[in-house]
Amino acid sequence: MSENLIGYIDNQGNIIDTQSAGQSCEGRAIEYDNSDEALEIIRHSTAHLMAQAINELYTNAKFFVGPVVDEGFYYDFEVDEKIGEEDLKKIEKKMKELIKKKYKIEKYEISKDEALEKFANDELKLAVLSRIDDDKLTIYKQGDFEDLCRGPHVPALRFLNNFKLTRVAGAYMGGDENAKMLTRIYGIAFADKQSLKDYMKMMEEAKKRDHRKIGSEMELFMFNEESGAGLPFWMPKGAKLRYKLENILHKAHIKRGYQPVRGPEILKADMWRTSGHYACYGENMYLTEIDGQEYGIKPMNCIGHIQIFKQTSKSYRDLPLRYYEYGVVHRHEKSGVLHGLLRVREFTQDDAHIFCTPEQIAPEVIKVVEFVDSVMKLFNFDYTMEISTKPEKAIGEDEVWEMATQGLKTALEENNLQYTIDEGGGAFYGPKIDIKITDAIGRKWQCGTIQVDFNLPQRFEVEYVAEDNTRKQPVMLHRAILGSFERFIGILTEHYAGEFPLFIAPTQVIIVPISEVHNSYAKELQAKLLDIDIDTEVFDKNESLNKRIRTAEKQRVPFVVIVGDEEVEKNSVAIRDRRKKEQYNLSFEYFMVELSKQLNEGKI
RNA sequence: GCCCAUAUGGCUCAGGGGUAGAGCACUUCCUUGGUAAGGAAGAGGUCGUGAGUUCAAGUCUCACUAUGGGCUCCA
Repeated sequence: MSENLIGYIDNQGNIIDTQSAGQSCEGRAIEYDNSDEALEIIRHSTAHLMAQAINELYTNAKFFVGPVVDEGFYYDFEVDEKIGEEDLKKIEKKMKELIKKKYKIEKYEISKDEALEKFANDELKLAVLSRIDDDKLTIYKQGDFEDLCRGPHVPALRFLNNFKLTRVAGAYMGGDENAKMLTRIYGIAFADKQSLKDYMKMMEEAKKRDHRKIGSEMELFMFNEESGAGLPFWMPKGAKLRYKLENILHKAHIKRGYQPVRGPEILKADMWRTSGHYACYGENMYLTEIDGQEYGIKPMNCIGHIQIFKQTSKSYRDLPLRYYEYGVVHRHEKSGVLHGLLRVREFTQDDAHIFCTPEQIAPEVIKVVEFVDSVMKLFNFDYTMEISTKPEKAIGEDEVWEMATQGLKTALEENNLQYTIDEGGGAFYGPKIDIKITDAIGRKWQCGTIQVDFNLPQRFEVEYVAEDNTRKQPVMLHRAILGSFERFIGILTEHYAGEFPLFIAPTQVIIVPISEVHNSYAKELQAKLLDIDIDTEVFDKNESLNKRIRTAEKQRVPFVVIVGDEEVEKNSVAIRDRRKKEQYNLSFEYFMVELSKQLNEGKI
């Protein structure tokens, strides 16, 4: 047996650890390295080692589950003491001590009855046992510490040297909000020290991209304690960025046959009763009273669009009818989930509702998917798609749900688009396709969405006149491409680390005059650039040239141009180009051509 | 909402029971400079809010507010 053997993969792809394999095992060997399989074993064992350390350090420690997850591992447990960030070091130290004791990790089998008896005083383990059907259970033992576990584990503690406990958190037992809260510690482990170092470095780099940090550095947006949580303010730079994005999207919508509309921010509660929002989404709504009548601030824009559709009679010739709105919505998100711009209580959706016939669903869904793709490509985003099915709180017949869900799947499958399924994750009125983008530190956020809805048209008696002169009900597709400007700009900020492409950059050019006598030339250029929709700043403060160049370079703008005697004379500019990372001179005329070219890259 | 942590000038942070500190930013003056920090002076904080302990509270206690990390991934 090799020194570095920590397990096998059998022909079904299962990982078998050395304890389970015994003397003889066919199957591919898993060596101690950073392969996915090896890391799974290493991290799982590190979670156990952590549990052993916690068990020695704290009184009455009881353990729930300690799985390997996408990024490392965690263990959920309960102790009498409070555990904070500071305690992680203490636990890490204990873990290192335990490794030195060179325990073997051994495995033995017991029956479920034996297990129930063994863990009779441990309610957490009993909870774990209650979720297991098998009668044959296994225990892993290292030193005095034993834990119910199905493995796999490394054969000895010496394989667990490179780990780091990353955070403490509370976690509901089994993820159930009604269950009790346990303490969870997350950690990460690798096969070698350098990989761990690299990982920690990467996390640090990611933090530098955090949109909240860059957002305040660049003065894009802010929050204000006195005004309330989750309510973003857009500062001038951020507002500029945002309106540029809005303008790009406006044109893209018009080009694709959408028409702008706008509904009120607040509607009578009865309207929300009819829609089902009051019953299914009421917890997230802000309600108020006007002249003795109850009103609800809109959490979605669909109801407004339905009223507009119904205002004039519609024919089948009008379908598919596409209404879009940058709709401001308010939602009462739980205080604990608010997160910078990525989860707020007031935000603007790039929302649209497509009224169409059932036959038009598939082609319309495809069109939206293509729209999404062109926006994602514009910003070089990787994204994933997920189909969400009927949730617990929902309106409408199962049959209708089934049909709509199938429609979405077919549309994606016919175009060979990959997707995953989120059972029960749909909106209350229909199934949906969600488009998810990953943030700087690997968290996935829902951005765009496409939802099929047979229910609201029925509830609001939405109709059109069909070819045969009968009245029929259209289907509604709810869709958003960015999702919300807030979240999208948050992710965009992390994606570009604040160095936005020229077509949305808040300030696109900074002009640095060499001395005071060149200020008028700089202002002249500024005016001409504004004529072609380029936002500029002139850095003409009473500071040294070097200082002003340095400050300009730190602003994350696409171009810094320097102008002095030579430029004034030749009507040119000396350019520091962020994209090319070099300096060169251009005639001002040609510079404007180049800028227009880069502005055009934003067209979709 | 729940668990843990954090809260000091616009920003980043130091201080840790005895009457507030630094750097950057800001203001004024000198300097008018050809490619990443020229110099000098100055202004700015009831240390998140409210209670409590104490002769004395940014500093200790509690509550609230806000912020941060989590709360699907099944021995």
